[in-house]
Amino acid sequence: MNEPGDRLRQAFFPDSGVISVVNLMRGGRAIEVGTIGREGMSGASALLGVDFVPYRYIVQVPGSGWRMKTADLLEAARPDTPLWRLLMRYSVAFTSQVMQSVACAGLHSIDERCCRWLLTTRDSVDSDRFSLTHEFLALMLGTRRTSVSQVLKRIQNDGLINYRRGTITIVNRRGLEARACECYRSVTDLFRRILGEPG
Amino acid sequence: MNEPGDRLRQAFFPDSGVISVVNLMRGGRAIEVGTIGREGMSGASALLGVDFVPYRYIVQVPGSGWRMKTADLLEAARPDTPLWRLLMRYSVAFTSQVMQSVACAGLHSIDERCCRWLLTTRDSVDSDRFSLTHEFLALMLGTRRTSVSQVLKRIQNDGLINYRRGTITIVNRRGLEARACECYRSVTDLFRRILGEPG
DNA sequence: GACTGTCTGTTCGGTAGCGAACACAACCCA
DNA sequence: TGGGTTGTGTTCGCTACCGAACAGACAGTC
Repeated sequence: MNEPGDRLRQAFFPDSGVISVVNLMRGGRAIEVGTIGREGMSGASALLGVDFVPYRYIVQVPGSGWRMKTADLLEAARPDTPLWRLLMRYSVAFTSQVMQSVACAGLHSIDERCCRWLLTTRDSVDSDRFSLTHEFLALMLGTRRTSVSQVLKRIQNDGLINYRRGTITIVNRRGLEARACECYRSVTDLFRRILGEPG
Repeated sequence: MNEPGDRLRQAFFPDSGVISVVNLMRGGRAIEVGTIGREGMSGASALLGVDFVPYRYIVQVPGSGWRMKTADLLEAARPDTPLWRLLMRYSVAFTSQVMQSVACAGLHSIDERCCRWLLTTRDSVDSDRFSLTHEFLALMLGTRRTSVSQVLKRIQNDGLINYRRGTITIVNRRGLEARACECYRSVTDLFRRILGEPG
């Protein structure tokens, strides 16, 4: 979608898909630093007066959505309009999500983070089944593919998920929540609190 | 300074000191998710329409600064004024810093992150000597005190720093930069690029 | 001076996750 | 039907870091 260093020309509002913001490091390593689902948008920084893209945006789960040119966005969301206010609040929520992810990456096990990621994605696509390879999940978590394989296998053995070649199905959502780190709940609550998302 | 859940009443503009945004997790663990020095401020989210504090703000290095009431800030930085534009750009820069920290926490060694942290703090206080205990640095990095002690010792043996009981002195800044992870440079460059900070 | 609290040093076993290499399995298409 | 591509399983040794416990060293106070 967008590469680091690009000029910011468009904003995206995912509908059914999910966008990941990925940080590419020296040596080819990478890690997801933020997730954008139906509740959000990419390109909000244009409203804050910054017109370039510092990180890579990729499509995590294919789906539909809307896009608009940055210029049109600036036109549509003028300061002190309701839309502007909503998008400003979303920017704060997004930053909070990223802040939580710092702690998550630094303090939590791959097992916990794996469960968190599956739940977050589930909520975004609003379905218990979606496409996902171990390789891709490893990229998101900033870890090795084999670590993900081992973790997913354990989770599957415990009856929480089911996967086969590129597709994953959440079988026991409650169990997954119990196994995920606190970050899943924290971020969900924060978004609700900041955006007033109806329960 | 501010506790999570507090209402946001004041904004702070550090002059010589440094503020840390810390994420407190379940089980008493903690980790720094953002740093605010002379270039920045706390409480910018008030300008974005959010009036509560999701994370803990603590004084990392004591120093002077200015504070103002949220209401006065909203008055002084109305949308589309030069000050507002500057603070908006700072918000984007801050978020980018946090995004970098996700990758840093997830992918880099304590040794590298330690060096990065020392350099960042050095830049904020604009001095090669400042107060710092191993305990505090461990809190910032989200790790154990003994890990920090071991790392600092190695760095000292290599002639890059000097410390004694609560005070640290950077002896070889270049060497420290070479040893730090790429995040130090990335964030410095990003801030310069977004805020146009004069070299 | 002795006392106390804070700060730092060191050790030991344990384990999560890394890096690399290789084998197999499922799906796609010719 | 077979061959190539993409996805998953498994192994091995290795290292960074954790958790816990304890010992010493410095600084302020009475």
